[in-house]
Amino acid sequence: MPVYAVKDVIDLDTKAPPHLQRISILDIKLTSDCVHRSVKGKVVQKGPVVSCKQRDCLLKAVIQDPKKSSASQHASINVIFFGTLAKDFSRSVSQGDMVLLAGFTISKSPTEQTDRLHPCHLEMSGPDACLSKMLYYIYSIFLWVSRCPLLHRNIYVPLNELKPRRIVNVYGVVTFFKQPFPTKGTDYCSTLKITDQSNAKVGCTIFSERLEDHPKIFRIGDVIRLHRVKTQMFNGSMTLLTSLGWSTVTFDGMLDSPVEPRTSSRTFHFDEADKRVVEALRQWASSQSLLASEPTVPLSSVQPKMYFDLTCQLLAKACMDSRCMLLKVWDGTKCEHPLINVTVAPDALEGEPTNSQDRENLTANILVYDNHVEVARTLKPGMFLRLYNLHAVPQRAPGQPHDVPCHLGFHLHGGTSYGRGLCSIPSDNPDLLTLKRVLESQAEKLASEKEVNDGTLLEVWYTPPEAIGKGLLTFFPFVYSGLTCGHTLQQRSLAHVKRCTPPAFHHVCAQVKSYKPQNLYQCLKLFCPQCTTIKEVPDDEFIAQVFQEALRGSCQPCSEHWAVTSSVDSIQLDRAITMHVSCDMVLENTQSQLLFLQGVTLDETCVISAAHKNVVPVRSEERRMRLLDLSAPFLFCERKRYYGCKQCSQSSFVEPEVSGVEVWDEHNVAKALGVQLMQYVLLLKFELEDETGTVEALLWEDAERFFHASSADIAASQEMQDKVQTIMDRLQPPGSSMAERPWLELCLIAYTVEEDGRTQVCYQITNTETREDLWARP
DNA sequence: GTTTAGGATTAG
Repeated sequence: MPVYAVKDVIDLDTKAPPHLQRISILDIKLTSDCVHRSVKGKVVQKGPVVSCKQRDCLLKAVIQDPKKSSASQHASINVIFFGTLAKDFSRSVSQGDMVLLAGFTISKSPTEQTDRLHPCHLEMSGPDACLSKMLYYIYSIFLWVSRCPLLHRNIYVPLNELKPRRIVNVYGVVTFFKQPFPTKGTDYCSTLKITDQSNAKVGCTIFSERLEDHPKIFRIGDVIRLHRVKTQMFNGSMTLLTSLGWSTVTFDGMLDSPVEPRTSSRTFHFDEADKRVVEALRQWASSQSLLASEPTVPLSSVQPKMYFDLTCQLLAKACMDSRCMLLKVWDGTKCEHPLINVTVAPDALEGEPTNSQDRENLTANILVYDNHVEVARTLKPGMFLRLYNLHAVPQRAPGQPHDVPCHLGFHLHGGTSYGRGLCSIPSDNPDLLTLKRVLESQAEKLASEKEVNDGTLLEVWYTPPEAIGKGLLTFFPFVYSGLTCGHTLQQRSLAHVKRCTPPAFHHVCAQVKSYKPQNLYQCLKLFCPQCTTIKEVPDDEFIAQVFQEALRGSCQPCSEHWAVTSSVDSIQLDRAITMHVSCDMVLENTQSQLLFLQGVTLDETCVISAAHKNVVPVRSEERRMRLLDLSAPFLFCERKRYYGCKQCSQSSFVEPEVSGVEVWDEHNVAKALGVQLMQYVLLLKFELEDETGTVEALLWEDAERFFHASSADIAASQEMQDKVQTIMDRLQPPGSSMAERPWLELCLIAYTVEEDGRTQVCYQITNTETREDLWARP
């Protein structure tokens, strides 16, 4: 589809491929170069699609230079669209739209004398017509359309100047808020109150059926921007209500934190002027002491019967009944009062057992009721949470003597009074800095007290993304050389397997009692074959942060003698987007080129790499090209992402060695860049059972064979992830009793691992494949 | 052109 619609006219400048150079309509001449050029203009005339013999059909339109009045003679130019492009244009574009064209050719206008327009006209042919003539680099898109061609700065109304029944844009500091809650209608509702330098307080009601469109407010003092909201008097006070086309962005309210817009929208506009408004509101809010010094109360200060806000990390959760969910959390501080422990069956608990935290009185058991269960269900162990208006309830077991100190339990009651609710907090939130530091030191303390049989490997399951890069988790090389399995061994009981001295192969027949991680996306890891480091695959939020950091420190386009560089400055984004291609590759087929992109966000990289094979995001350091921090993928290849090992890759960027490479894949890109490629691996831990006992066995090195799928494909494809889930659901049907589960024939290898001078016996499932009939959904 | 909500404790 060569027509690409954007929401805002700004996007015509920011979303266009970086290599396109803008040419003004006035500057167009017959001799102008039209390769890698784009033209922007407003559609002032749009004709019908008419059939023509040579090219099936055509459509004629006139576009006008956005900056020049129609009085200027050559500011308007005829554009002829041919074939499917004519039909697409007719369907997608209206008179008055602003468009950006690329991939056109320039000819002499035969109608110059009669229509008195530009002496040239532009011809646009679809890719089917003249693919060979076109040099489209990243996008195979020719036309960008903006349906809201009003190019004016947004006007923000001070809160004391609001008049009823208007559509307005406002900025404010949040003084009260509720997390979105379901209404009796079709939407969720967010209720908040905001204020600004005028000191007027205005209530806002936000309706949207999409939770992700609601403002991301985490604490009082956050700054919010609302676009296209409706003013309305209610009970004698001014209120704001969402209206058609409304949008919102929020910012942290702390004086020194970076001005990062929080939004689910991919196409919002934010510039220097906005940044200044946010900073002014922060300054004012701090002078008014609108931000309470600490947004939440640590567990160590909680007293019985208190209502308070808590910031914490989720350790584990369990469903109690349809209206109640248990969250086991900690914030690393020790409560003065003993905490109750709610025990549930281990297989009902999602997340790791909290035994070591329980022992130290660090685990808070929170019962979440009624309307809050919906949000609680979406939470994953490892996430950071904030709970609002949590109730510390002293609980005494029936019959317990009164001199026993009471235990504290925590209830998040139903309803939304006083802002009662909960939400997950992105791990880069500035309020989490202290919490993370405390948790880290507590985790170290607990780990040092841990016993051998606690299973060191399990530490990797729920490592939050930010732990990556600090403490890398390492597997020790396995010792089982010189053994082979020809599947001729006699089947043995699990008790027999446990009695044998490793290394040894065994054939067993067993059922799956449980497996970890229960969330299969967590079983994908990154593995360095060089140093055997294993780490989590970071989430998008974390990767986007790495890109943002690179943007902050990387203003000058880098200049490398080996690369051809083209750059576009975006005033709106306040940055330049730059593309580099190796001189040796510039004339090659664009699909096989290695493309270096600088000044792009993660989202932009994803859009570009969707249509391009090898995209390497880079930054500049004193005009020299550098890779981004290797916590982020170093290579984007269509939907696949590849990571490098921080320990084993060259620390400084080298000129890529491109000669002699026929086809670029992740292996030779990594090699050319001096990066040690990390492999995607699958890592699962099974608890196997037969009549004689249980054995914990890893599925790792032969996991791809087991699932008949490559880890890299699983990482890039939802379909493949579903396939793995299907197989697991067949091996251990959800909610099934042991009697209902299938028996599996497995080959196990027993081996020893040396760790801290201690020898541990481990088991791995090997040489085993699932049958093809397990792949399809039952 | 807009039903919902329009702050103001659950009661486990």
